[in-house]
Amino acid sequence: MTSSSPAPPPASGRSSPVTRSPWASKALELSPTGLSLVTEVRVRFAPSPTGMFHVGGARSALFNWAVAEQTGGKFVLRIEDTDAARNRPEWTDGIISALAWIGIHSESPLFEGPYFQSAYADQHRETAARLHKEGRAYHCTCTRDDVKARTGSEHKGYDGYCRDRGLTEGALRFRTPDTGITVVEDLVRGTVEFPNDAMEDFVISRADGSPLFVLANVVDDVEMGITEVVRAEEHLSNTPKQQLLWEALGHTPPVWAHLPVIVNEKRQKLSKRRDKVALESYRDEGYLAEAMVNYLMLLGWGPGDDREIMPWSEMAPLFDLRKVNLSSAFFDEKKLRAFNGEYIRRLTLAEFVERCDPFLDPAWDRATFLKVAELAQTRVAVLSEIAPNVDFLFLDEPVHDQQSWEKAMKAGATEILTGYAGRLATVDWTPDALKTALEEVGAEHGLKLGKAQAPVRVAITGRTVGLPLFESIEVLGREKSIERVNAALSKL
RNA sequence: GCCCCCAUCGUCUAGCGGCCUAGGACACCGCCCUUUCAAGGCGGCGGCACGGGUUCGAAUCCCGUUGGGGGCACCA
Repeated sequence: MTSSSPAPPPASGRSSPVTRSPWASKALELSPTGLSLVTEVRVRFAPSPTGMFHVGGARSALFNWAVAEQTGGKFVLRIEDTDAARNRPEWTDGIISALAWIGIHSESPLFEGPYFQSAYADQHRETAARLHKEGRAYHCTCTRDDVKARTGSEHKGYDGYCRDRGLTEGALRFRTPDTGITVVEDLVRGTVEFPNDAMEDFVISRADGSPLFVLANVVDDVEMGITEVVRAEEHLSNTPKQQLLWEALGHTPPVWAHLPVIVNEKRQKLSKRRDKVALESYRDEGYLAEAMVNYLMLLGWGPGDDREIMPWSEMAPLFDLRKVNLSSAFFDEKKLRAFNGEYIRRLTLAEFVERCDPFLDPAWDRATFLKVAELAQTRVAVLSEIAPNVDFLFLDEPVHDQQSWEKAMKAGATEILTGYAGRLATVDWTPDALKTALEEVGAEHGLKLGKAQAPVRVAITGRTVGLPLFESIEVLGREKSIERVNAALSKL
């Protein structure tokens, strides 16, 4: 290997006997100019546009991005839009902005693309034709039912019936070896062997000539000079086929790395039907991108020490595909929440206020919000929780939560409220004085502050839990506060 | 059915043959602080799936069992 930029992680997968560096060897071979001094690692992220950005995709993208960053290589974005049904231009914008949200910016020099798979249709067709011409693929007109009728099973796969029939039309099938094994060297999983006799002659293009995923994917990766394919484990089964294709096309396969899948509480692959998988939904709830990125990086990987909360800038250089976990990882929103709360608390006040802005009603006075922002900062785990904490300051009447009301407005509430209402008119308007006043009222009725504050809190804020009471009253103002206590009294 | 992958507290993980009486984090449970709720501090609960090997020694290596998961389209 040549000596440019950051040294790639040394040699291959955990149990691989290979000692050379696969990174270097690929880079050498794929150098577009054929010059051996260019050693660029090229990874790719290849989502199909579906209208929402999957958190699993986000993690794959992040892992790829980390590889690109630490090798000074390229992160190629390819939109797999061959399926017209799931292809709308705005989906692509959604992907790019979702990537930007997690720190993968298309303006970065490491970023390349987006490329569109649909634009490579000619290459796909040419490649299929070439494979056919070279005898690596053959036409087949069998239907599923034909195959089933011959093999007597739905599970046996294609039987090679058309291999030597010399047909000139129909789908194109790739001729797979009948014996031996296909060995996949995977950075995450080590050496994985697939018996060839279990691999059917798979279809690479339809009867109408359009390419299938397995072909398009490989041709694109070859065209784009991809040196590392880092993707989810669900693609592992497809890998021997793709590897065969790479070899048939005269190229050394890329370095593979299959990440464990992300699962739900039932340990099944996250599905957009059942699970909350859209990155956007987390963003809209008020999860910070930094927290999401941090959390996602920890799904299947860890920096190795006992640290978990770590910014991308520190995490990315430490990332190592060879240390990625092998087993599936549960997407634990509770832990994400905890991380998010942690990140929120680490924000400066000014940053916090700024981040809260989209979650506050535009009509709410920001100067007023600023007065309580610090008190709210330790009380929210996601930004969308900010509104219910401060809304009482801006609404004509607090949002009255029935349960809170019943809980707080019990015996003694009338006396407390009456007594406090009286003092509110003349007390010094400071939290301390407001507190002392309530303590005194409480004492008159044998109640400690903890008990006495409950009805007042509900009267003022509408809820039984919330920001520190006396600061809240202070900010609300004397007139409104008295008004609210009286309003509560009239409802008792 | 076939192929492949996986297996440390409930969860995410550290661990890569002796430092393990298995560490951290989230969750949970106490206590402290306290005007509610948080935050913070302190403490607790809790795990190497099972069975065989290999070895002086195994969470760590090998085999099997069981249990999970992924993939098996003229989808991507």
